[in-house]
Amino acid sequence: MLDANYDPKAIDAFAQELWERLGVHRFDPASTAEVFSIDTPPPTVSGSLHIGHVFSYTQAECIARYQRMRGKNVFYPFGFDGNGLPTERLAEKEHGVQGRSMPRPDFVALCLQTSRTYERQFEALWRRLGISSDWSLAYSTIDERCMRISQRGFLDLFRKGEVYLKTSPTLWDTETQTAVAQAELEAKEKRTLFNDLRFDLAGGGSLTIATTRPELLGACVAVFVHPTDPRHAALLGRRALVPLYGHEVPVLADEKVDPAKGTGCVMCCTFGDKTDVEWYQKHGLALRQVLGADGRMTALAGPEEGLYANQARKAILERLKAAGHLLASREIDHVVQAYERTGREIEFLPTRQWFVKVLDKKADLVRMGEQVRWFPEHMGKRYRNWVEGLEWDWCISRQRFFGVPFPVWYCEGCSEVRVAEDHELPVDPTARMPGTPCRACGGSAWRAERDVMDTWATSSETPQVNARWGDPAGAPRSPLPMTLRPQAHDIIRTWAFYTIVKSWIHHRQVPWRDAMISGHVQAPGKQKISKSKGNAPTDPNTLVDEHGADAVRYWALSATLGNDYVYSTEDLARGRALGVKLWNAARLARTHLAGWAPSPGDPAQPVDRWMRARLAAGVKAVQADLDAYEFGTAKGKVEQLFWNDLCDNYLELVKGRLHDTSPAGATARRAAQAGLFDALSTIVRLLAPFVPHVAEVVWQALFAAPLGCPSVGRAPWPAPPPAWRDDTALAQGEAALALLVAVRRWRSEHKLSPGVPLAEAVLQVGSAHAPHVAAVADDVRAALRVARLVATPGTGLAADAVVLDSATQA
RNA sequence: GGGCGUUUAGCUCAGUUGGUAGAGCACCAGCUCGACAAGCUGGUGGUCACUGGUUCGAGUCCAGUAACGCCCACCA
Repeated sequence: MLDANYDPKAIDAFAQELWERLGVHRFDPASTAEVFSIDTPPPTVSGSLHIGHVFSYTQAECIARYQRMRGKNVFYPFGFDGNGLPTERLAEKEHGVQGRSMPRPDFVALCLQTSRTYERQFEALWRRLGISSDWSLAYSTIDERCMRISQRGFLDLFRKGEVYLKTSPTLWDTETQTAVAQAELEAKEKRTLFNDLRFDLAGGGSLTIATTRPELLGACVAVFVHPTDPRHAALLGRRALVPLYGHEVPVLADEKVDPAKGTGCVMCCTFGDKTDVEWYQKHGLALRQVLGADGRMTALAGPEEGLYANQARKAILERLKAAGHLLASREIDHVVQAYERTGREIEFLPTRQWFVKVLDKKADLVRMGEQVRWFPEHMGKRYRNWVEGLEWDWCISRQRFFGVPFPVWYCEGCSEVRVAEDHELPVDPTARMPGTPCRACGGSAWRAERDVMDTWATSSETPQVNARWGDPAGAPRSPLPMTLRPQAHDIIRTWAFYTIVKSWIHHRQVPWRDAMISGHVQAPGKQKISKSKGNAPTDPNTLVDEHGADAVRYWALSATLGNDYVYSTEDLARGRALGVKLWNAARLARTHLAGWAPSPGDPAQPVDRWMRARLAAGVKAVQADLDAYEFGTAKGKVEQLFWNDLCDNYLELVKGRLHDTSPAGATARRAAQAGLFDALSTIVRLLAPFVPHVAEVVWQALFAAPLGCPSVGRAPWPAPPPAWRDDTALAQGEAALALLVAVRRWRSEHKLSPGVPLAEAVLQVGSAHAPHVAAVADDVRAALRVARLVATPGTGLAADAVVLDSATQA
């Protein structure tokens, strides 16, 4: 293959076919080697494969390749998150249907079909990029195994009393008409009217409240003032009449009122915001619901019944104005909570939901977070920050269709909760009813739970899915805790957090030892990538088409873990150039290694020892970086070792010997061949985690047979023998380079081609280099094409300086 | 308002325990020499955001300031 020109398409295809054929990336359940398991993020099957996926998956993948070469038994599954609302919305969009208005089994089937289609596209791209997953371990969060484990997780929570059913005001999205969790909220800036409304008091007088949500007036159940606000002290104990609606509400005091905001009087509605919910519970207030689950006003709202909240707002302001209760209106910008999936403002509706207890275990969860090793370290603080800011238990029920069902029925007679038995899982409770009567009342009529679980309730069990928790023995599985969780920082509050919650409740331990947190991709100019701005880079498939998998990987691996990184075509070009360079170096090596076999008898020359010393130091440094998940700096060090040390310097220095086929030069030539073999066979392995395709082809051409290792993907990570470490050789090599630079500079200044031979170069060398010149002189002369090299220790020169006095053209 | 991060060459980014600042790209000059012009050689270019402090010595440690970014809080 090396005879052809560098062709990424051919190289990618060759390497990928080989890996597949040899099963290089297989996890071996029978092996006794240490397991390195990776809790791969299952990407949401939402229809778009973008550069951000490529970025963070490649970063984790490079670690998988490295650990495999280190001899670990790498458990690297792939997962897809087909579950949940994103798939529902995609299916609705693609097929022009409404999940709510079609038979549920039909809609679920459509969702499954949709997610399968996209899963195949995802898998094809990951394979093209050389992602070394063991595809036989793949799962989808909606497949039978995940459903079973997800339901098993629920049963475990239920039996441990960690999950409860409660009817209470809940975060609610009116568009998808489901409860949502705190983690799914996002802040949204909004311009709105801040209105002063006059409330008359029973027995005379009035007070003024300020509100942005006048449409909730019908839901007003109290007016609050601050307990120490002297302006309103006289109001306490009085009763106010709600304008337009006429019902009386108490005037109460609470510390949470901000006297400086609005008029210092605030109405409490059920429910306008989180504070209303708190006051409702704390002060035992009445419930008056004017907003329905679909976002329309209820009959209690009066004339606005049937209108959406924003329409009702305008209408009621007109009525208030006409009635003389609207004293003032002014525009303000404020921030509201919205549901991240729809962008719609969140409402608080009293509904019946399943909750997982998290508020009672903040301290434990913080402790779990401290036991995980976060890379970079500061990501652990973001986790802690989120845990400490929790305000709601985790609502896991969704009033949707496509998801893991709750394994739950309710007794029609007494509302007793009946959960499924372990052996029944996975179960769709709507498909069949329990066969035994209710333990509480003896009734035998059951009602199935129709809600499905939050998608995170399933994806938080990925370590258990990978471990096949509770499943019968047989299939390959990873131990718990897993070794590594790679993910991006935006889902620390969801995926990482929920996974830790589950692991703590199920096993009282962390889900993984390490968490590797990647940053985001930015568009050129450090812009946030957004579809609306149209600044998203090219589709990843096109990038692979145009530049090859290794070039795309090279770009992703040029970042620093945890930092955002700008998408850059320069990196892609550089990645491709690296492939070309390796290709050409391999061709050169092939020429000079033809017919050569290792024979320990040939004494290495100083320059050979220098190369090996550089390799020894390089391997150690690269290893340290990769052990800490610092792929970017690791890659930089490998590149330097390859491009500068090997190609620019070592190869140039030994070319003279390599070309000398005379009997007199045979020993020196063989020493150079050995050096070249050691250097390239080491470096190609160091490059393999980063640019695996070209590395594999070079390995096949030069090293697979002599080293008895059929794929670079399973080649042992280089372990330079202690003898390679050689400080003297390092100093000698530096002296050689200093001489090279001095003469090259002279040539450049005299505009002479490096090919033009020189008769003589007279050099003054510093005292650090002086002792080493003789040792390297032959190689330096050959590399520089200088017939005679005269180097004398100069007086007053800096320790490592070299100065060229004169050189003569031959 | 709280937390975290970033700020180093024109651009994108490295700089491990404090010891005279680095890479790639771009730019300038030169080079087709026996792997490679997607290359090679040489070179230009930086008060390391700012202000103080510790130290013989600070890009690096400490305190503060500013700009930018992310997360959280903020619905009266």
